[in-house]
Amino acid sequence: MPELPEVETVVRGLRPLVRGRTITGMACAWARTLHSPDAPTFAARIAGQTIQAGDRRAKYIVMALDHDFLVVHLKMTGRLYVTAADATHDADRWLRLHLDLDNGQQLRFSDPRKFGRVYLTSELATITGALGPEPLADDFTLADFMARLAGRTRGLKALLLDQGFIAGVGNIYADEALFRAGLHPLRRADSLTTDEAARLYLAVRAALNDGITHEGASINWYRKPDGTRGESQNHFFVYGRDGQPCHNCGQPIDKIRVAQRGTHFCRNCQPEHL
DNA sequence: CGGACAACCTGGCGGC
DNA sequence: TGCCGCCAGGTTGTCC
Repeated sequence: MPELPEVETVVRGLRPLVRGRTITGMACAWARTLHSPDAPTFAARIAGQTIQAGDRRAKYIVMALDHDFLVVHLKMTGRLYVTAADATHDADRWLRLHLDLDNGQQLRFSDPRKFGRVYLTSELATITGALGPEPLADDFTLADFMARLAGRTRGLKALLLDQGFIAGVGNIYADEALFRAGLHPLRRADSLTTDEAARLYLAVRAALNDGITHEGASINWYRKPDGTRGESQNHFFVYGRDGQPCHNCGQPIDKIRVAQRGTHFCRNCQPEHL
């Protein structure tokens, strides 16, 4: 659900609302939402710190404070939004945490499934250290991508989902990228020709960039910080389209199980030939 | 290295 | 209408 494009959209919406604001208080309604440190330590340490920046690393939202990083992972159903402290919203039904800001507003974290996690750390690398490169970074080149593919025997779908291989791709955009590249989800990574690897490199970036352009995919839970839906789901080639005609060839889209994930592809446009 | 699978959780939906 | 059971998927951890 929230993958790189959704998280990027959240960060872009949040940034102007939180940058420069000083955190004056905190309340946590579901203890496990706080990954670390524990609630008393978290509250004491974050109070008085000013939010200097709001950025994204993979699927993590990273807010630089005076002395720490406030990090949020939305997992499947998390939402972040800024609102007047006395206002209520539909998403408050699943409110797990809120931070009081110095302008009378609150930064709220809502999460029906309680998978989302919030971190406070002075060492960002303890959270993001094992992540692979950002696929949309200017310095992530085709040569880098090919070097990372070399020697990997896994299927392409499993590899794209591996955050240590490339950071930020989830189930939706993995399927979209593989369709755009015309490559089967189970194709062995080390079997790609140079041309195929180049197609995949471009397809991953195109799928993610299109997702950002359409402000993320609101399949069910994801919302932008202002509560509205993204439009990316209206532009999918394969995800969630099982049984419907392929936009390229008209054959019905298939759905199979790969790496324990629902996987959508076109048998005709993404031939197996392993 | 990698594959399989459970765990974490709840709402939504199809089936009966 | 209501109940049951399954499905959704990001990440970690465990086992083979």
